[in-house]
Amino acid sequence: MAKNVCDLKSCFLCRFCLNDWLPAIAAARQNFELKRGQQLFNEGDPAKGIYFIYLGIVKVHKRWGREKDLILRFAKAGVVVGQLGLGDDASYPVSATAIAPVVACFVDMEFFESTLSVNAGFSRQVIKVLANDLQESEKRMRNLAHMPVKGRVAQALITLKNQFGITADGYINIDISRQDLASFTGAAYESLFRMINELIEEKLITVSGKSILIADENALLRLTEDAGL
Amino acid sequence: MAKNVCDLKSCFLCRFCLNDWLPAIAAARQNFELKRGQQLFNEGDPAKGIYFIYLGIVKVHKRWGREKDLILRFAKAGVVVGQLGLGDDASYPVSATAIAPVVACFVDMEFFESTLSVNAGFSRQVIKVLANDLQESEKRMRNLAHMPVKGRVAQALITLKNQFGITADGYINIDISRQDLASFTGAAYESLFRMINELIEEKLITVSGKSILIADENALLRLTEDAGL
DNA sequence: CGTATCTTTGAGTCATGTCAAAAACGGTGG
DNA sequence: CCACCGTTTTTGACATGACTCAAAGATACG
Repeated sequence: MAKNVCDLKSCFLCRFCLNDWLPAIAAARQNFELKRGQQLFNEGDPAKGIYFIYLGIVKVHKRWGREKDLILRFAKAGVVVGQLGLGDDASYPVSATAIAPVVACFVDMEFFESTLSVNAGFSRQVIKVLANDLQESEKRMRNLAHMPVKGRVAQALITLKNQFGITADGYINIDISRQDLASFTGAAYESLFRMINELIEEKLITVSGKSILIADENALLRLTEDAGL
Repeated sequence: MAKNVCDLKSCFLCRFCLNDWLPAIAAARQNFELKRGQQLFNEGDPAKGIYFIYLGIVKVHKRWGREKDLILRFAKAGVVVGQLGLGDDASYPVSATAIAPVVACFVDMEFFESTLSVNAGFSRQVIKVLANDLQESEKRMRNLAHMPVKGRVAQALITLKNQFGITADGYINIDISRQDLASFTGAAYESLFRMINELIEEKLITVSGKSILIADENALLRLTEDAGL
C-alpha cells in the first residue's frame, strides 16, 4: 500500500491512489484550516473540487428560508465532502461548516475526475460512498416523513454514537450544540429540548453539560421502530 | 457508438458499454416482465444485481411499519434501479414496484461490478446517477422537514411533470393513484386529497379523473419557496 | 345486483411548531 | 471580584397543521 500523502492513517484518498499517482496528488492537493463556524463551501457555490477531511468535524447542511436548516450528515477525519459536485449541476447543493476545528485537504475537481477515469478501485470507492450516503439519506427521508420527533431524536443520538464513539466515561464523543442537534433531528429547538427531557425522565439517557450518555440503547432503538418496522 | 443490446434508444447500460463488452452483456442480461403492482425486488432482499428499466414505470419506495410507505422516486425507461445494492450492505434497502407494465433487464451484480472495474466511462455515469439521486434525496429530505404539505404537493406535481412530461391536452403524463401521490409527497391520503382540492379552488391545477393538469406552474413554484428560499 | 375498492366529507385529537419571557450561564472589562 | 451584556437554556401558553377515525357516496367489477 502506498505511503500516505497526508499522514492520515485512514485517508480515503490515499488508500486508493496507487504509487504512480502520489506525486500528482501531492501537487494537486491544498490544505485548508477552519475554525468552528467557518464554512468549507456554501450552498450554491460553484463546485470547484472535493474536500477530504483531515482533522475535525464538518456538518453538511441545507438551508430552508433564512432561519432554518437541516443537517444532512456529519463528516469526520478520513471522510470525503463535496462529492455532490459530481452530479450534473456544477454547484454545491449543500453547505459544509466546521463544528470543530478542521483541517481539510482540497482536491481540484479536474484532477479528481482524471483520477476517476484511470483508477477503477478509486471509482469503486467513490461509488460505494455515494451509495451508502444515498441509503442513509433515503432512510432518514422516510423517518422524517413517518417517525415522530421522539424517535428521530433517539435515532440521531444512536447515529452520533455510532459515528463518533464514546469517551472513557461513556458520553457520546462529540461536542454539538443543541441547535445543531435539533437541525440534525429535523425538529424545532424547543421540541428537541422537551424530547431530551423526556428521555432523561425515562432514564434512557443522561446529560452532563452538553454531553450526552446513552443509558439504555435498546429502549432508544425501540423508539425508532414504533409500528414494528 | 455501439449498437444497443436491448433495442432501447436511451438505455443507460448500452450507451456506456463499448463494443467488446456487448457479447458479454447480451449473455449476462436477463429480461423481466412485470404487471402493475408486481415487485422487481423487495426491501431486505439480497442485492443480486441491477435492473435497467426498459419499458414502463417503477416506484422506488421504503416501508414504514405495516401500512405506510414513502415513495422515494420513480424510474422510467432508460433508468437504472437497484444501484443502492452497491453500498456496503448486501441487501436492497428499498423496494421497487411496477406502477405501469414494466419490462426490465436484469444484470447480475458480479458482471456489473466487473464492468465497472474496466470501463471508466461507465463508472463515471454510475457516479453521476448516484450523485444526482443523492442531491434530489437531500433536497426532498429538507423539504420533508420544513416545507408544509401543500408545498410538497406542489413540488411533487412539478417533479412529475418534469419527469414524465405532459400529454397533448396538457395533463401530466403519468397514471398514478392518489395513494401513491400521497406516498410520494409524504402525507396522509386525506391530507393530499384536501390539498389537491385547495389547489383546484385556487385554479393552480385542473383535474380530470386521475389526470392532473398544471394550470399555473409559477404559483405552484411559489408554494415551494415559502420563506424566500 | 351485490360486493369490493376508491373517493369524499366531517369531526375530533394530538403532536409539533411558534412566540414570548424568565432564568442560567459565560465571558469581559472595569 | 463584581457588574454587565450577550448568548443559550428552560419554561409556559398557545395556535394550528396534519393525522386519525368513521361513515357516506361513487365507481368499478364480476
